[in-house]
Amino acid sequence: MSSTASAPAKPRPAPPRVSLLRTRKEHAQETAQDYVEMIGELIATTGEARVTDLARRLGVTHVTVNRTIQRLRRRGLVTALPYRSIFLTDAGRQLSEESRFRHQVVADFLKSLGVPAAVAYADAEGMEHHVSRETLEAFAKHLRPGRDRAG
Amino acid sequence: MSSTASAPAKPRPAPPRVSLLRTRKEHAQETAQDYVEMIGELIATTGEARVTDLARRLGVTHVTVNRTIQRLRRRGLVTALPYRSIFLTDAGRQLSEESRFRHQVVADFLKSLGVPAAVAYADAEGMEHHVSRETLEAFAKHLRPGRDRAG
DNA sequence: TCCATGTTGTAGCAATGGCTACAATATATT
DNA sequence: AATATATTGTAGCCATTGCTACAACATGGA
Repeated sequence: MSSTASAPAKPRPAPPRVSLLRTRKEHAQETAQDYVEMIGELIATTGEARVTDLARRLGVTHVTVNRTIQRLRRRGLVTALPYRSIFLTDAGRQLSEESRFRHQVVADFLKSLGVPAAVAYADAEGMEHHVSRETLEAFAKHLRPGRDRAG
Repeated sequence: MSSTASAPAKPRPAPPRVSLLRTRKEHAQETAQDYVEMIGELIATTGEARVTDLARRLGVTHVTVNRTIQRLRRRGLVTALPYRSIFLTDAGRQLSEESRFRHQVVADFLKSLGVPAAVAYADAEGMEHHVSRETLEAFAKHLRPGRDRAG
């Protein structure tokens, strides 16, 4: 219990730094965000979101997409009927828009630093999930220094 | 539901954007980096890296750490004997230092934007894996702007 | 209508990464 | 030395997320 653990000549420091790694739940949330963001984009762009299109866009097989959609359905983020296209619920649409916003802010910020657009977009895709509110606000402020904050 | 549900003609756009999601291999690489970085830190700080300390730092059980260490061993990043502490191979040490460097640059950059230190460090932990060479260089340049101008 | 083709769904394999429970080993204390 | 405690290892569970192979469905064209 106490930190007087033992070790002959070795101290037992080990300051617990709470989860450097993404937890299970966090990772599931990232996946959900990627999916709903893409679904929203497909609907906005082409009028509908189909399993095959999602698979192409996400770079995975339709099987993986199918299974993930079932999970999102259970989580109340999408509605989907067999052999039909996928729709966002209100919650799904909200998450989709939030993700899209974060993605855009991060990408714009990177571009403002001189990072090429394509690279900025690609990096932002990964980074957006790890950017805290504070950091996102710092990015937004850097983009438009005259304004107060980003909602 | 939506009137545009079934595609009447052939709006099959779907520009393949190659993997928005992290691939399997990429994710394994991130885990490896987190582990070797932490192992390097523990060795530098306390003289050795033990399974239990790693578990505490990473916020997982010793079982998870143990299994991951075996994978890192197979990948040639660490050496480990039963009931003994863990050592980095040359490759592991190199990866550890690279990760630490990236982590530091990202954290310093965020701090330079006014993000509180603790938040900067936490965000950097997740972001470092998604920062391309170009973006990292943009961060570094932002940190020391006079470097390439004076010649 | 029937068939070809494309799309979607299902079955089942593998690897990762989390866990609990328990066994084995190492170390410290008595 | 014996024992108590801490550390490490093993067995086996579950969920996620990738895959291939195959089955079922939908739709357009002959």
